[in-house]
Amino acid sequence: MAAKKQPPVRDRQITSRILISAVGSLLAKKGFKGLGVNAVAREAGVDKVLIYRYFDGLPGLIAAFAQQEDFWPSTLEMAGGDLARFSGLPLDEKLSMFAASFIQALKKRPLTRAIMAWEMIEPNELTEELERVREESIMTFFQMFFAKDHAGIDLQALVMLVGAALSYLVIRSDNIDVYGGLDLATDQGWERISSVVNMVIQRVIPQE
Amino acid sequence: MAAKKQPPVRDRQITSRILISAVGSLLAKKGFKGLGVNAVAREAGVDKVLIYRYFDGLPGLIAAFAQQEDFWPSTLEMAGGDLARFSGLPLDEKLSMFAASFIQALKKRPLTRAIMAWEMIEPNELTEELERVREESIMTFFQMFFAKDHAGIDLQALVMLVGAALSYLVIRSDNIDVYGGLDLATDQGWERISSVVNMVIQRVIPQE
DNA sequence: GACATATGTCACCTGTCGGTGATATAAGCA
DNA sequence: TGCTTATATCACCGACAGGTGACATATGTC
Repeated sequence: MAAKKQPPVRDRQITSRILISAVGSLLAKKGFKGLGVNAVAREAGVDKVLIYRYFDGLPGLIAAFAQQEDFWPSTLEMAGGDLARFSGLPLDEKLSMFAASFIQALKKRPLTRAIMAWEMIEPNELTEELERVREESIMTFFQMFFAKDHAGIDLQALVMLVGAALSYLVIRSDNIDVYGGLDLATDQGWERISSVVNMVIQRVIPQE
Repeated sequence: MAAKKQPPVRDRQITSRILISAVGSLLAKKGFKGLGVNAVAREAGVDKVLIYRYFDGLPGLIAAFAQQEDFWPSTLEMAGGDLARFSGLPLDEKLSMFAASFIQALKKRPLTRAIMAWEMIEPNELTEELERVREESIMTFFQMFFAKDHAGIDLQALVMLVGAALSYLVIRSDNIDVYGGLDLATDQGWERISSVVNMVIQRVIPQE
């Protein structure tokens, strides 16, 4: 990390990119707690004044960072990687697929988990961007595949309830191994969680 | 806030209490971000050195604070206020009662919500204490009322799934008004959430 | 070549942080 | 009364935070 004392780059674009990616690595390394002007500049091996010159301060830099990454799973990813196949599935299988994909998507995005935790504490440019993208993505996904009425079931509330539960559990798994007797640290534990989600789906969705 | 320049109390017990409660009000006012030695002392209107003398540092003070408050709803509260009545209910009504009580319990504990958010970021004395109490309380509650097997349903996983979802939604409601189309800011929105929880319970629990 | 500009470094400001040693003052006791 | 001890204040330290103005150096243009 942090550049040596080599001749400076003298290229605004490159330096900007270095700063932006420094936000990412610092966030991954220290969490949002270590995210300050000095720390970012140090991580980038660049003078902090450039953060003010190029991004008008840390918030601007964070906003720039927020537009660069795929924080949130795409519709395709939430559909399990095959939209055509997904759209042909019966409703209950759609939901099970979504739940499983959602878990995997969050599990492989430590940065997203960190930001999701962050946004519960203090809203800022980064979390707002994540919220915006997420709300948009979820609504699109939902309207695309779950739009129809289903026997008086509040499908949206159900999906979001499951999404909330899975979000919480995945985020918690970064800090604790056991939650109310549920093992969050092993694949077996997550198998158990998936099973109960699928069981709920099976019993709630009217079979066509 | 913070005491004026009145004659000091010169009573260790009283001063200790002042410090402990300063932790609470500071936490409620500024969140965990403003929680430092200097800030607490300032809030208490007392010299910070007393934090070291009486509590051996901030962690000790936080630990003392943690043992003073009812962070987590009691078994009684989760049972809706009447244990005898609760234990006579059929399983599905027990679960519905639990869910409703749980929402209310969290809604009236802003400090608990702040700490729950905090524990996703950085474990410390306070969050560890909360986790300990919670895990203990939940397991007691669970064994007391949901011990029996129920037609092959993983009741524990189900309860914790619902608990996780509700925890997440209540915590989020401090920062956002809408989550995936769900209104977290109004009673109607929470009615909708309660409804879908109850619907799930009704369809999942085998009627006796 | 000379010059303006973009790029980057450096030194320094104020404020706050966690932490500590010396000192004042009141309370308890002989 | 005089003495010890507990209680609390004060002054200060080094480290780091965010932020800014002055300066150095390379690039591109004429």
